[in-house]
Amino acid sequence: MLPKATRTHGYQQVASILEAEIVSGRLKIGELLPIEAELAEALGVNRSTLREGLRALESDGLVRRVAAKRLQVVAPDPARVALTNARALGLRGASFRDLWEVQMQLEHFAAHQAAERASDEQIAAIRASVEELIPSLDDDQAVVRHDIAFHSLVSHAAGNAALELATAPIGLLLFSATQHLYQAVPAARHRLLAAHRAISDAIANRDAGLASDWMRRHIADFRRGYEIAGFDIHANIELSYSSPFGPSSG
Amino acid sequence: MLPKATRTHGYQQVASILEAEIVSGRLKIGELLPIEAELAEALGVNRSTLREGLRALESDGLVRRVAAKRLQVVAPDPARVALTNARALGLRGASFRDLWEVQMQLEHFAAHQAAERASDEQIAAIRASVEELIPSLDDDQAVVRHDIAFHSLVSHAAGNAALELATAPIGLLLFSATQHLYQAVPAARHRLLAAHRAISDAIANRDAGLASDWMRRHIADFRRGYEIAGFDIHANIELSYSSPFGPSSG
DNA sequence: GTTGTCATATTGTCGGACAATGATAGTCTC
DNA sequence: GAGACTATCATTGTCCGACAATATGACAAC
Repeated sequence: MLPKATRTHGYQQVASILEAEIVSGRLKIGELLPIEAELAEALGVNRSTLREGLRALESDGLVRRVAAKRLQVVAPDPARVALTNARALGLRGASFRDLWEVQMQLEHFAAHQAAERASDEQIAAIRASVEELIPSLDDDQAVVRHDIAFHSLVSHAAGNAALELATAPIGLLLFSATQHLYQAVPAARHRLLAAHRAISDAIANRDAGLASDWMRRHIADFRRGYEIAGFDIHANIELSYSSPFGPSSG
Repeated sequence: MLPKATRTHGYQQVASILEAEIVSGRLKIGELLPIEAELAEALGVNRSTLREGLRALESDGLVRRVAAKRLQVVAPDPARVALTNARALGLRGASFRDLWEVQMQLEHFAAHQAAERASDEQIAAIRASVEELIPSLDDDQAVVRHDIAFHSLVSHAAGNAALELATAPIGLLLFSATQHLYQAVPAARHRLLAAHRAISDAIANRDAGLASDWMRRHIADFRRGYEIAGFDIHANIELSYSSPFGPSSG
């Protein structure tokens, strides 16, 4: 019974080593990596092998190509992470009920914290988001986009990275699953607008309790709409696919 | 303002295409991918380029090497995803307070749901986890490992994939941050054992309210211990590093 | 000082090669 | 005929060398 020699390949070691360097802080965020030829020599592997390892890091969002073709160490972009998580949830067969339950636990808290902590710019962004919805209230796609953006802004305004990371993929999945809800339930879009406006106002007025209450009702109402539209609460939710590779401009 | 010509490279297209195939379900979970030579030819790229794309997919947890050296489509392993998220949270500077706040919202709910939905096997596993802790209560590392495992088991028993995904990275970070807490606060380990036992019993008795209450107190107590130990609630939490590449036996 | 041109550096991609190793078929023994 | 053993094959992981495309920086022209 030898130690089972977990066959760990070169490219895995490359990724593992660089990842450890980044997580441990020896490679700092923003730092530029050496050119591939140097890195390969330093790690004692061929450039091809090195590149395979780099692809893994890039996919994890730990490095990215930057202007001068060089690789830069970066902190994972929340939007990317959210997309990855949403995909994972979709593939693991999360149901509307699963997602909604978690959302019910988190969103009202996000609204509460946003009311207490949001900066003036963040409040302005939230208000602007609501205002922008009004002219395109008839466009289902636009409503969904706004819905995702609004809740994302509120979570962000709560000033809690963990909260933001937890809510983002759920919002992404849940709201994109409502693309065809607004035809079945015409009143939904107006109720959504009213709720978002109320939440927005409460946050702007620093009324955490009111913001929290409105959000709670809003999420509860969201589920009712989903059920009224005749969708199955227990069916798996699939991520309706939107362009996976943004320029990642964060 | 021209369309910004997003230079998308070959290996990115490879990853993107295969990812879309998997997410859309055209490539089903468990299916084996063709050999690299065939895939490369089918996609019109060199094997080197293909492999770089595959590394990205592998890193995303969408495929893995399986027995016959072949690549198999898999649903992302929750443990892997949790580790990725924990790393992202650490690098984005999440504080103990951030993590704790979210945990406070989710863990009591997890206990509640576990009491209602856990299978007999899951209840047995939770009980066993608590029992196993007793003989090694003096070993700080073992306490931390148990702590992570226990909360993970409870979340899993709640039968909600989204809840599990949201809580796992937070537990990973929070509990691994307590490695040096038990020396500063000797009573902590006994309070932890008592709480876990009470939660375990409540779940076994299907008493959702009691399980939820105990968990709430347990998490609140956890924070008190952290503060009493003199740790800074607002300091960034770093992921103490543990072997990133498990055999991923899930 | 701005613009255009050139040399240089670096990446992305290709093709080929080979050792290691797991899978497979075929052979031998009973 | 069943099972153990062996030789063959297929496939991956890794290396090497090469080249076009392109961004950078230096330099010349205006």
